[in-house]
Amino acid sequence: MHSSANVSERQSQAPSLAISTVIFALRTDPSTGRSEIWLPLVRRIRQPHLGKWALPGGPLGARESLQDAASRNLRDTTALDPTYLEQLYAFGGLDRSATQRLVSIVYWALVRPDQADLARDSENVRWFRAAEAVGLAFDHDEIVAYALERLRGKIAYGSVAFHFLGERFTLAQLRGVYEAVLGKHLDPANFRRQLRSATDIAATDEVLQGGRNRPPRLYRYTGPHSGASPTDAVPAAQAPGP
Amino acid sequence: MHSSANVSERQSQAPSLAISTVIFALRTDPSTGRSEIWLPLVRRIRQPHLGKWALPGGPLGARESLQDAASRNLRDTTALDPTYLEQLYAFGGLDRSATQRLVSIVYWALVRPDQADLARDSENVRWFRAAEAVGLAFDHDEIVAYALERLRGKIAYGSVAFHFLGERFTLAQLRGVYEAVLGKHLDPANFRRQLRSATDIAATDEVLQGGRNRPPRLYRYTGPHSGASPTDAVPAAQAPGP
DNA sequence: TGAGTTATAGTCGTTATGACCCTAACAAGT
DNA sequence: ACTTGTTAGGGTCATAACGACTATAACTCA
Repeated sequence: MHSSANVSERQSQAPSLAISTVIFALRTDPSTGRSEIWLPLVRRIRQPHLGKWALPGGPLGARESLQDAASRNLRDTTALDPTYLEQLYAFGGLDRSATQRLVSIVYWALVRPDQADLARDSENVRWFRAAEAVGLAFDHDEIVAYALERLRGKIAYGSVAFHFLGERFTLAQLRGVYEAVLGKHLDPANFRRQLRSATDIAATDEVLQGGRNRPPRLYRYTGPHSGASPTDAVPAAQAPGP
Repeated sequence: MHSSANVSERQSQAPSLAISTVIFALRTDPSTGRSEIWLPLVRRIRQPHLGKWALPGGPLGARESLQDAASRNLRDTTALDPTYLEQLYAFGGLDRSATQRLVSIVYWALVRPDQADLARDSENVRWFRAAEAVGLAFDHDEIVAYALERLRGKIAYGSVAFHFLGERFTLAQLRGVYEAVLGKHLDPANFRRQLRSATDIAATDEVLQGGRNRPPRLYRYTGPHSGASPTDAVPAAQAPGP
């Protein structure tokens, strides 16, 4: 491992390592009332791909874990803390960047809508609908597409959906998350039946007032609130050793 | 990204990047006739952890993709080509190695038993039962445990199991794979019913002669034979760009 | 010839799932 | 005050999947 290469050789041989993060949040379309998936992108202020939009990211600090670096991406970009953060994939193709050999370990995060509303666009940070995030720098189009695919796969039977919502939520809101992610209509009655039986949610004694219809009951998520869902068994945080 | 750090700073800051591979193969216990999961380990010939057993691995070459590096691990260790190769996880904890900051992108591979029988132990390469692969160097115990967990999760409804077997196989052999991975007994009749309906296997007109019971029919896998199963949608091979 | 073992087919009760219906509870308009 | 529209939340029914189990077929070995 510690080969006998000298400094200049290692300089040219060793691929650069960076951490990027796909940050998903839910926003409600004011006109239709439907939930949609959004994500923040940052404008490239250097070559290559100057001016294009790209995923938040940067080099890995010497004294931070992979997950910490991803959290830092999130804070730097949106000033938010994630409710869900998990490793997505390591991308290391030879031609990812024209200027250097670059390996990116990509994380994906979910943030709550109440937090996401606080995050404002700036000149170099802008939120996009996930479906409209195309034409990005590097291979980020493919990374976003893969992150969406993984999100769809995870929501099916994980506890991921709750991390899109606040602490208390109605079943209609939760169903909106599923519909936004899966892209199809779900029967309200069947949806209710499934959730009431399987997953770890509990009804509170409160209802949501102020709507123009029958006030829906508020529910609360009682399962693990950590980064990774229990269904997919990501190693606890960061494991030590090569 | 291209920070203004000079060469010596980058030398000390940039974490080393390595690729490791967990290689699983099936072997049949001669006494019980049951299938078991084995994997090859290599003996460390340097510090740290000199003399301990470790996963095959090494640095990432400047002109090879992540997947190519994993394939190379496999060839160098076992002289085998994988029938299945997929990225497992990137491990990057701060204290993985005492001597340096090391980030390892770990792949996992499946090889067929007919190939695995060819691979012989040498002084520095030895095959272990997966359950007995403990006390390894670095954090490799945890990596193996996680790979097994992922294997269990994938076999449930993927096409992974077939990659443990040769081109033609009996349903009992296939069931043996599932039982070895899941660690529990499966009803032969129900197992048959499930596979006949859902997955992509086809009966051949041959049977396996030579056993001491009724000769079982041979089946053939007709699905995709590539690295990643279609159910989990890993990005096609390697994607370019940071 | 019979005993033992595995292959393979079928049965039956339970459970999950999708499509559909009905009533409750509210706001807004008449 | 009453009607209407809309969503919340409870239920039914047929179908599909699943686990446990039984039965028969096909082979080897003693």
